[in-house]
Amino acid sequence: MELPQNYDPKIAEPKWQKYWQEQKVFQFKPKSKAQIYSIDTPPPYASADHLHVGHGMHYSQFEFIARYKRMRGFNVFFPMGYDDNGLPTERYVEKKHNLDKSKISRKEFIKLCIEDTKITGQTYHDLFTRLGFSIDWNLLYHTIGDKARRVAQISFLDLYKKGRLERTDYPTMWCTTCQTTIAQADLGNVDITSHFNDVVFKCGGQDLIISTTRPEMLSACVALFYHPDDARYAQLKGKFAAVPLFNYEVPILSDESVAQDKGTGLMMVCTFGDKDDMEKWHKYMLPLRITIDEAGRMNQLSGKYAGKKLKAARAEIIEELKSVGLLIRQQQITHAVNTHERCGTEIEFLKKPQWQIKVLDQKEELLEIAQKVNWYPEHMKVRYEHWVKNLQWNWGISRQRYYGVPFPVWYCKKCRGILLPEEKDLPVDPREEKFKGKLNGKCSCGSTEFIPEMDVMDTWMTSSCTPEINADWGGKKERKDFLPMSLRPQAHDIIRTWAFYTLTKSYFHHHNIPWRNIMISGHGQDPHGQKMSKSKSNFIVAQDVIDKYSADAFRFWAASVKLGDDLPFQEKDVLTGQKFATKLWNASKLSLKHLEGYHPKNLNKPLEVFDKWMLSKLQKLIKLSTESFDQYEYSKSKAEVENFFWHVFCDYYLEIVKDRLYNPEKRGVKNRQSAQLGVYQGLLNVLKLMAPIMPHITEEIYQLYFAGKEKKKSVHAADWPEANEKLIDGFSEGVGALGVDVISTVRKFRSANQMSMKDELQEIVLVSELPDFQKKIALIIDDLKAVMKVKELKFEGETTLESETFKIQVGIIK
RNA sequence: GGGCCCAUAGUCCAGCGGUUAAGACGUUUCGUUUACACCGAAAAGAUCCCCGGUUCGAUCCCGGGUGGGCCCACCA
Repeated sequence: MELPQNYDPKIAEPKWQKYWQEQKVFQFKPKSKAQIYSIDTPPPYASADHLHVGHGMHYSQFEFIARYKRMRGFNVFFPMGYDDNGLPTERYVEKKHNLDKSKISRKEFIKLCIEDTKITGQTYHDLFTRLGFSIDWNLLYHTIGDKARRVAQISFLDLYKKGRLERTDYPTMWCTTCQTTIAQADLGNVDITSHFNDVVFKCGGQDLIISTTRPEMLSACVALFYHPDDARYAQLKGKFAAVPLFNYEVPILSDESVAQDKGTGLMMVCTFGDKDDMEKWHKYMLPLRITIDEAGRMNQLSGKYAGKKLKAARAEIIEELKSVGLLIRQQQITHAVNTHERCGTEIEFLKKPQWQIKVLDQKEELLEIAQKVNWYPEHMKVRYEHWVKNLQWNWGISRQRYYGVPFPVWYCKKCRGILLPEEKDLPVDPREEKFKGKLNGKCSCGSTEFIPEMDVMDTWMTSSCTPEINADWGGKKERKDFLPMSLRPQAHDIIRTWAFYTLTKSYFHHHNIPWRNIMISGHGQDPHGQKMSKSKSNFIVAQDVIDKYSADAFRFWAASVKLGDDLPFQEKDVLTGQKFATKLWNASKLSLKHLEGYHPKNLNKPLEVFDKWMLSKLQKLIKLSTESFDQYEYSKSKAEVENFFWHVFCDYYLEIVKDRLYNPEKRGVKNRQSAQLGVYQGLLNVLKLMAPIMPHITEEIYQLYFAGKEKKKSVHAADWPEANEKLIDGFSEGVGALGVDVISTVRKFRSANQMSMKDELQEIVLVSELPDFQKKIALIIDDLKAVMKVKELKFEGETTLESETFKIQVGIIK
């Protein structure tokens, strides 16, 4: 058949995307008996206008797997979710509308959040569609949606029942910008230059020097500490020291944890400068002097500094200490401080009642459960282990925010009891609804006056339940036996959050792994290997690249890096993908033209050697590609298929069989059919092997011819190729290699002599020491003569060129 | 300070205990060949980061450096 001259992805890609949806090619079939392959798709934060090429790369990498598994016959469960609850969304909305939560009502704010997440949802839908993602959109969920809220609340109730939850007012990390408690996993850190300030505390007549980076915390000081073995300070035992500027006395105590060589070996403990302060405060039952408020301002305890921001207060306090001679030295230092990763604000510590999930007592179990998951690449597991081993805090899940899943909790005004709803009533919003419960809306103490929990849950509280959301936990359509899922795909930056939290939840809820396999992608970077960010203006929008080239070309680029490795964005690699698609189109034009009326059954003679040569290589390719995909090494498969198609199938095979295809009267009908079989098998299998990476162009060609032969509605619903061991043929590969060597040498000769490839050569004389050389060449002599455009091929005579295996002589017809 | 990953032509990368170290982009030369100039043919371009060790043999394995990326910790 004749194909159109050109392939236009701008028309073809949307066409097939529409076709796939209409034909429900990607639909999960709940009643199917086929084995399920389920993917715990990362729900992107609904907090961006555009996705950059790095996102597109990461998402493409597991999309390859989805398509591969579908062709392998699995009933693929490939959902999409939008993570549109919680702080990331709130921050996005705050920035976009230039507001902060204290200046807007909860209701108005939530309304804005809902509006904006709708827009981003549409943006994502469009992008994923344009990328050719084989998502079953029926499975879409929103983490702010009813289903996800129900699951998060069931999770809460279950954890409560299992004793994994506690509500305490033990000091926690606090972000003064976002004005909420945060968890250890939300921390980032940044190196800052600061000063060690040597400050004088008075003890009797004695000057005690304390080195501190945070003099603004002086008013929060509750004790001084030294090491019990430190002879310099032993005589201070039991004494009190006066806090400079604020003039109140604090006890001087000793503790093993004090480093004698740090600063002056004498330290102050404040409520609270850091985690260490907290521990000493707790251990020695020290008084509480909280001197900052939620917004990071000094409070009344700081006297005249009240109302000042921490940094301003620090500068003023330093000045005043200097002026009264109590600051005797300043030393510049660089040190890392913890920040809230999302906004970059240095963290503080406040004492707030909050819910937390106890994880510190289960480190061993959480390490163990991770062993049962297959990690791809394996070394990413180390990052998880490292994180778990170094955990310092339980997982605080309360956020003093608006837009998130509410806690399913009321508190009894009278007895202070905790009131939880029944599972059947979930999801609930205690801020809006009355408590129902088992006792007709009464507390067990008889009271009917309740206070709702006003906080919302950490966004990870929901997203850590994506397997359960996909399983519709507690819902009418709950998929029993759905867990563990088959695959968790994600990038490496959220191992400590998403992977960790999901494993934790799954262990606590089900004592099981959440998924059998986890594949971890690297990051797409800018062309210079730098992380992409809007502030650095090196942000390359995925949609732009797709518009300029095609989704297939973009995916081709995304498939060019090993799983887990970072990849600089190189536009030329996208262009290479585009060229590959064109080449595939052109090779198909030739191939399909010659497959008209072709039936494999017509052939009742052995295949020609060059056909066997190509088919043998093809079988090996199929094997390798399959093994690679099974190990989530799509890049290896892509590279090998690319190489085979271009350099074996096009550069040699198609050139070799052209003569047989065009001239059956001269070369014989059977020999033409042998070539047809090769072309059919070669092209079909290349299409299939490439289909997961370049779904559109392969579909276009498949539909033009093969769909009718194979009776499948899509190449993506077709069977993945299986290697035929019988076609693996060492002898033919050897003879073919010999032939390729001859062809290549003659091409060199032409090139060296500035000859056109079509100029006919009179004679080539081959001379070789190889055993059976003549016999072997005889098997392919007609193909050789045709492809080399040479009249006579002989085996003796004078030589003018050399290769390792033979010598040839060439004469030219003019 | 600890950990993980990486180091191969100008660039991006593949690979492997013995290879003429693969491919792509770029460069140079040639070629309007009936699938394709988004092409074909050919050429040039690599101390395979450095130093040791194991081995008959190392780019590949081991140890130690150096450089880069990432993660974690330090934060009185």
